[in-house]
Amino acid sequence: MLQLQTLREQKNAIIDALKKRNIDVAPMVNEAVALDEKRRATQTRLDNTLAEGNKLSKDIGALYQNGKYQEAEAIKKRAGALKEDSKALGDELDLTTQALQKLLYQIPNVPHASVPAGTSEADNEEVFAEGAIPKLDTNALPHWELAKKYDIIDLELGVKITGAGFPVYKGKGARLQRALINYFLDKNTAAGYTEVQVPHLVNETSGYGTGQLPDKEGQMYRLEEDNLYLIPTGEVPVTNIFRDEILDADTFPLCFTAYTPCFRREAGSYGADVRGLNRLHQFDKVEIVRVEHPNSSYEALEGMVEHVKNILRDLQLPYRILRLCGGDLGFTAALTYDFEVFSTAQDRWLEISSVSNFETYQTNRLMIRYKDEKGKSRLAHTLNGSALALPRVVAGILENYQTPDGIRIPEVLIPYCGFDLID
RNA sequence: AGAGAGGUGGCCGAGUGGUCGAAGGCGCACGCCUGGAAAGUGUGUAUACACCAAAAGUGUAUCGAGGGUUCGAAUCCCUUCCUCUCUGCCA
Repeated sequence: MLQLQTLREQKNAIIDALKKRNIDVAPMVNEAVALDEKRRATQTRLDNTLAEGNKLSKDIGALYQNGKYQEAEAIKKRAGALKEDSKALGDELDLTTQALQKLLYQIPNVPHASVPAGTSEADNEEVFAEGAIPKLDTNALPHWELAKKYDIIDLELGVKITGAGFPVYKGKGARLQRALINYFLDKNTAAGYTEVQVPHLVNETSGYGTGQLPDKEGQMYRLEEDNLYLIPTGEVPVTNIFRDEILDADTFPLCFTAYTPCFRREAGSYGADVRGLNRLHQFDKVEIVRVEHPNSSYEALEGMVEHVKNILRDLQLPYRILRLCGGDLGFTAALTYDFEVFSTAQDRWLEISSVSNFETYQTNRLMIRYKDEKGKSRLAHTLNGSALALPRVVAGILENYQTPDGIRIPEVLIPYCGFDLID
């Protein structure tokens, strides 16, 4: 969430900048500032009341020790009255703070200056493209047909076991998945990211920390009995590693990578978008996460983009990079680059990675701070990206690498797969 | 899952109703001492919020979390989470 101090000091600039998201936050921001004023005033009154009460209590203690019981009793009455007051003020403070908090949860991050205006994905700005789009046979198949033809991914079997969107990978299909995970982790660790294995279930606090709650409440699977959530992305457990930490400024950058399955309810999705591997309830992803000094976070973002580019070059997949427009930008992000692979058989682009800088939006909730030169605590910046999400990479490989003899395996993956053709 | 013990500052650890944000130690920072280091020695060393233009300073809250009793709670009561030991179960 946004920082209150910034909201107070740069109210109009924030309202203006958020217009890029095609929303008018002026009413919310004004209310937040008003609530904050009320909160501070109430806090001051409460503190003063408590201070007086504390002083009286000390006096009572002293009087008792000196045997002046009658005087003590008289003061007790006054202290009792003060207690009533502080209770009322405390309740008021709680209500105000909660209302303010709720409001702040509803205001999205301020888009970076470079974020283009726009209302939908059609307005995203292509900033880079690379890789030749292969010329396929006229009877080239989409990946879901290929998956069936070579019996490597079984969607119906997943329906039997669980439901739609939970595929079963078989034989070389399963091996390809494992190869990709290992390859991605190797690439990421070689680039300086430390590999971590994290829980796939998180508690409510973690969900709030990275911003999935309350914004995406309905998109996560929840275990009612234990009040835990299945992670929608590795970002949640990995970023929460640093929740409530004050870091030394010289420990930056902190770079982590993790493979996790991801679970998404995808309520509201339908149509051609969800065919085959295009959209699943469970999928695998290797994530990269960075905690950065504010001065270097945008440099880090560019570095992450370069890193993902390298992976796609290795895989020799045609891809493009989009700078998301205000209308398509995620709730918590300040700037996001999406990577899309061209799916030749479907004749469409598939999102396979999303690399974002969240600036202090997450760390303000997570309380991830560092000490600056003056010894003051400041919020760090967080960034993350997929490197990479598996299903659509698999879709891209199956479709773009298909030949009449079978599906070729990208050169870099052959050592990981142990075969060079799916036939 | 059952029985018992326990959760105190960066770490260890004292504290069972009043002057306790919390003894003592370790660690860390700065200084003295030293040719240099060790030892020794002195000072400092939590976080959040509020007041203040800001610094200094002051106030409030925080002893796992939440609630209660009391003029006053680290200390008493309730709820809850977690850790350890034993038993059970299991990969």
